[in-house]
Amino acid sequence: MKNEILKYLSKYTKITHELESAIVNSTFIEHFKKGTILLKEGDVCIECYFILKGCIRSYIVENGEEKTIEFYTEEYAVTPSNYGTSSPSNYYLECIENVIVSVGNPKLEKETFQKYPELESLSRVIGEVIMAKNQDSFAKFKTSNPEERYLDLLKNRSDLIQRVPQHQIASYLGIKPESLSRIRKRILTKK
Amino acid sequence: MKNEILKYLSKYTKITHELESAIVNSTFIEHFKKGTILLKEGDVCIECYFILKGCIRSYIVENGEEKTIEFYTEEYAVTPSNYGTSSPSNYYLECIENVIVSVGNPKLEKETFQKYPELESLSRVIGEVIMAKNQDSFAKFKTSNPEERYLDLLKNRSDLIQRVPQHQIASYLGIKPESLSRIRKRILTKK
DNA sequence: AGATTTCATTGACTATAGTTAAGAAATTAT
DNA sequence: ATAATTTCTTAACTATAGTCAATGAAATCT
Repeated sequence: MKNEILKYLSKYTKITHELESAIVNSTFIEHFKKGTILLKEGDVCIECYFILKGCIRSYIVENGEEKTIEFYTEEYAVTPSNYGTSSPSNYYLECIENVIVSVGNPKLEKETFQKYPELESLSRVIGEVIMAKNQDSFAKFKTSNPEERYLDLLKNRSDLIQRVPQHQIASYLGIKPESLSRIRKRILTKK
Repeated sequence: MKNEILKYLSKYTKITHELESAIVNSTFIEHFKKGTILLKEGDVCIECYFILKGCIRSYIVENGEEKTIEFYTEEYAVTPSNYGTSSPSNYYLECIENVIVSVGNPKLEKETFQKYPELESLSRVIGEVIMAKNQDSFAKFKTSNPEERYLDLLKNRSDLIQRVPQHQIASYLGIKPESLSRIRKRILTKK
């Protein structure tokens, strides 16, 4: 399981044996059951996760309504926006499936980066790549309408449609469940 | 002008004199006139900018229509999503005011980071902070409607309303100019 | 200064999303 | 297995955004 991370990292750079053990020692693996809340709004849970198996959902609660921000699945890194700071989270993290993650924390991370600067460098590079992806998906979201967003999801993350309840998909697309239901119908009749 | 960057960076860590000159030497200042296109869709212009004065807009063109993704103003870092890679940009960067920027490039950056690992570390930390902010604004965008988005803009970046043409604001909010016009009217009559 | 272009507002109309409520289908609990 | 709960769909109605067209205002060009 652990070598999933190494596989992921080695997309970016050659991982020597020394680095390999450094990485393995700076993280540990945990299992969480479906339904587990990893982080609550207002909390300062200082951990980050690399998903090996399963799905984690981030959401906020607004007038008693859950609004899904993101679905993290295999090979996604979940870095809570308060990670490494002492400020409280403004969203929840929930395992919506049984989950296996590799866990990191700032203390271990810091020690590792001091010993292996090339890992900090790698971390920065990967951070930039993820940021670029984030920017792209924000741009795509902004410049499309709900129907287009749903079609895009079907095309690019169709697994989500299978593994996630539809009302959560709806809020992820920024619409109400009833609207998503209608959009799906519309698409069917169009074809 | 140049010490604006130092001021910005020193929010995160103490900048020693040695680092100070390292930073100053790894960037240079440029002026661009209003209307200058810094980056075209498809291009691989490999530079990043820290805005000292003025406003840069990123946008894409879809069926002949410009859709604004972001407005970068003073103290914003513009890191094109293809920065450091060789992949073509999927958006444009345009100076919508006369602009003074501090320019960086990957080559100089790499050299500097090798000499001063603490700068790479700083860069990673700042990157994480920016990423967290990006995530927050994406979340806010997703979970609000056009009127709320406009009110939020009024509250948090009211300077933009003054300095940017309204139809660009509209596309930034993900709506048509006519709709923004109506939203503004609606807000006025509500008050 | 005058002409040209761009921009913002408004109106009429259409399309789509939100709201509320009801019922069916699927899932979960006992 | 049955009951309880949650999820999805549908319908009627409302609110809001998109579209198209026209007009006046503002900015830009020469």
